[in-house]
Order: sequence, then C-alpha cells, then structure tokens
Amino acid sequence: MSTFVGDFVKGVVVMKEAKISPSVVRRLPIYLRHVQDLQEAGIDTVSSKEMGAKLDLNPAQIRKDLAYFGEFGRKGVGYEVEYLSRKLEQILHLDRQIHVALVGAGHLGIALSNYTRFQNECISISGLYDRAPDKIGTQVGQLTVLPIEQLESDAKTTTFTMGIIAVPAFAAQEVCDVMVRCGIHVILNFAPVSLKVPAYVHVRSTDMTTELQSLAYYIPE
Amino acid sequence: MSTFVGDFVKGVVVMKEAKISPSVVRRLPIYLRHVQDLQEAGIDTVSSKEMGAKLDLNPAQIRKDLAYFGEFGRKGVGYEVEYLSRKLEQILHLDRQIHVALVGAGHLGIALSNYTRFQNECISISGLYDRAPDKIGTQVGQLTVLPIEQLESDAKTTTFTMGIIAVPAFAAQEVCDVMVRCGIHVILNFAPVSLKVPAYVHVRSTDMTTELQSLAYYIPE
DNA sequence: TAGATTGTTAATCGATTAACAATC
DNA sequence: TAGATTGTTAATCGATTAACAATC
Repeated sequence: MSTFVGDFVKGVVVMKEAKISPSVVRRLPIYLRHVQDLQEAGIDTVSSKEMGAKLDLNPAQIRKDLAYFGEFGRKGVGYEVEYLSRKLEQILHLDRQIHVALVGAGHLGIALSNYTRFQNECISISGLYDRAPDKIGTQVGQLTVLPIEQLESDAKTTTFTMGIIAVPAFAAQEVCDVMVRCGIHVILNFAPVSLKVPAYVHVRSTDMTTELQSLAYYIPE
Repeated sequence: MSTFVGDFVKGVVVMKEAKISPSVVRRLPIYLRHVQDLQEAGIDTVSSKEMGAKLDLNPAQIRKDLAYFGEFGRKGVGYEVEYLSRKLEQILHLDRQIHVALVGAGHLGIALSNYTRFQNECISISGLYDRAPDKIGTQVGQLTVLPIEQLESDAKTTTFTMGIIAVPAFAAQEVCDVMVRCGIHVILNFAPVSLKVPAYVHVRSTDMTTELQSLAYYIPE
C-alpha cells in the first residue's frame, strides 16, 4: 500500500501522495537499470538481498524504497523482474515520451545531446538552442542549433517537460527564467549557480568543476 | 579549532583529523567559488549570512562547515575573503597541480577534456586514453588519444592523482582496476555501474541517464 | 512443513538548524 | 558602548539499518 496524507483544501479532502524523499527517488533509476539488465539476461525473479549485493546497497533500504510505491514483491520469493521493471518505468514517468529543451550548444551541450540520443528511447532532446550567431544553424546529430529566442514559440507546439541548462554561469538564470515561462518545471542545470525558481519548479544542479574540486579533497598527501 | 580523534597505533598516539562528512566536503567548492567571485569583485569581507543568502544555504551550516577546518572568521566582522579563499584551496588540495587520467575518448570524454581545460588551472587532464583503434592517435585539444595499455607505463613518469572513467558500463570495472594499479586513489566514474575498489580508493559515480531518469519523476502529470 | 523473503515498525545513525555565549 | 557575527553546543529533522511478524 502506498502511504497517503490527507489535505484540506476549501473544505474538501484532497488525498495527496506522501512526498517521497529525494534520496529514494535518486535510487529508483538504479533499480530500474538493474532489473532491465536482469530481464535481458532472462532472469525473471530477484530478491532484495541479490539486488543489494550487486548494487552495493542495503537490502532493507531497497525493500523500503520500493514499498513507498506499492507491494511489488512476494514474500518468500522476491520481485518479479518484468513487473518491477514496468512499475519503475511508470513511477519515473518513463512510459511516455519526454521532450527535453537543451540550451547551450558548447562542448558540454553537444556531448549531452549525443549522449541522450544513444541512451534513452523515451527521453529525447527535442530542441537545441544557443545565443551565439556562429553556432545557430549548425548541425548536431539530427538537430539544428536554434536561436534561444525561438524556444518560447517552439514551446507552443512541442510540449517540453524538461530543460537542460548548459550555458556559462552568467547566462544561466536568464535561460532558467525563459524555461519557467515556457512551462518547463523540471530543470537540470550544469552551470555553477544556484538558480532562483518558483516553488513548483524542480531544479537539480550539478557541475563538473565542483565535482572535481570536491573529489580533490580525497587526494592523499 | 579543528576536531581531532586520537588513535593508538602500536602504543604510539597518532593524532588523525576527524573524518569530515561527504556532504560537508561537497559544499567546500561552492564556498570557494563564491569567495573567488567576491575577490574578483573587490569585496574583502563576507558574513555567513550574506553567503547563505547568495548560495541558498543556512548560515549556521556554512559556519559549522568552515569551523571543521579552523577558525577562519572574526566575531562581529565575518570572513576575510582572500584568506578564506586561500584556506579553502589548501583544504581542497587546489594549491598544487593535479594530473588527471581520463579514459574514454567518446563524446563525453572529449567534452570533459575540453571542459576542464577551460575551467581549472590546477586540475588538468594530463592523459587521454581509449581502446578503439580508430580513436587512438586522434587529437583532442592539445592531447593525443593514447592506447589504454599505455596508462600503466605513463603513470611511472606522470603522477596521476585522479582518474575519470568515461567508457561504457561493461568496460568500467576493468578500467577502474587499471587505475587502482597505477596508484590512482580518487576516481570519478561516469559509467552506470557500482565499481568494486579497495577501501583506500575513493570513487564517486554519476551518470547522465540516471540523473535524467530520476528527474523525470518530478514531471507533473 | 521448513526455508526464504517481503513489508513495516522500531532503533540507530547522521546531517541540519536553532540558540547563545564569546568577542570583535 | 551597542550591534554584529562567529564558533559551538543542544535540539531537531531526516535517512539508514535492524529486527521480525506475516506469508509464499
């Protein structure tokens, strides 16, 4: 059973799913990939113990994570691989096409657009934008780099559900604002700035420099 | 004052710095970047309150994080920007040259090697390796793609202190093993596998697909 | 039936935030 | 001096792990 919390909105009880913690959500794709691998290998049942050993995670944590979304396993048996895979896809919204708007056609942007093209069927970069005149019009895979001004009008015909920001720090907030105006409420930001967004927008920031610098801490003397 | 823990090794008291939590370490580069920005803007003092507002972090957290490493601030005044910047560089080992071995000259590898070249002075990709014969010998920036077999011998002349794995999942563990044999004890892994390493090796794994898929969870219905 | 494994509650561990004495 | 801000302890919050009844 999933956990529910009741909410009162203007006298009407609105049932809303309990907020799942970010740490749990970030593990879901790891589970998904693993059961997909198992599926390909023709294995049709897996226990939390086996998954834990392979993924280097605590079996109790895996069971607890999955149990937030339903009762997917069978006691004494484990999880049916195909069923779990399908359920995880549903939970992660990977059962539909996800159109991503990518702004920034520099090295990183190009790598990202090539990368996602090969890795995901359902997540695809559907628009690649930049500001630099020398980049606009160039071809990246099957995409043509478009002027950033065009994003807002494109968003009227293509339903972008995710945005990726791959521009320099100074331009990131502006790009972010455009995305929010376009109705993009989920954003992956590679610029080293903390973006200001309305509460309903979900931003994750990550950047190479921060990553490398924090790892440098662990270099032995 | 930094916190110390005493350890008994063969009857001799060895003072060892208390292990700093990963969450703290990951915030340090964010502080560093901010004070570097302030320095460039000619500002010479900053309070935890001001930093918190800008970086979207709790001021108490910033003070506590910094206090693990020493008393860097002045009560009633704040932190001296230049001093804090220098201290953070020391803590993160960014006061020395860091040679990175990058394995995998695909789109991601190329983007990374271009990226780090522009962003960091002290962290530099000093060797770029791949297995594919059609990639070996090609030029990426000022680097020539070398055969992966050469990494072990190169490691005898260049002291690689970090490794980046940008190869497909199936090849990642093997590359990781080579790095560990080369004395590389800090590894950033972009392949979607959980790598098995000896306890003294520090690995951080991140990958685009997992990142995008977990974000997809937040797409509104 | 006996062994295995889930779903879930309770216990533990770790990280964040609040509060405040010390002091610039 | 009065106001500001640190460093640090205590309180809170959240995430992980252990334990176990239920049951396949």
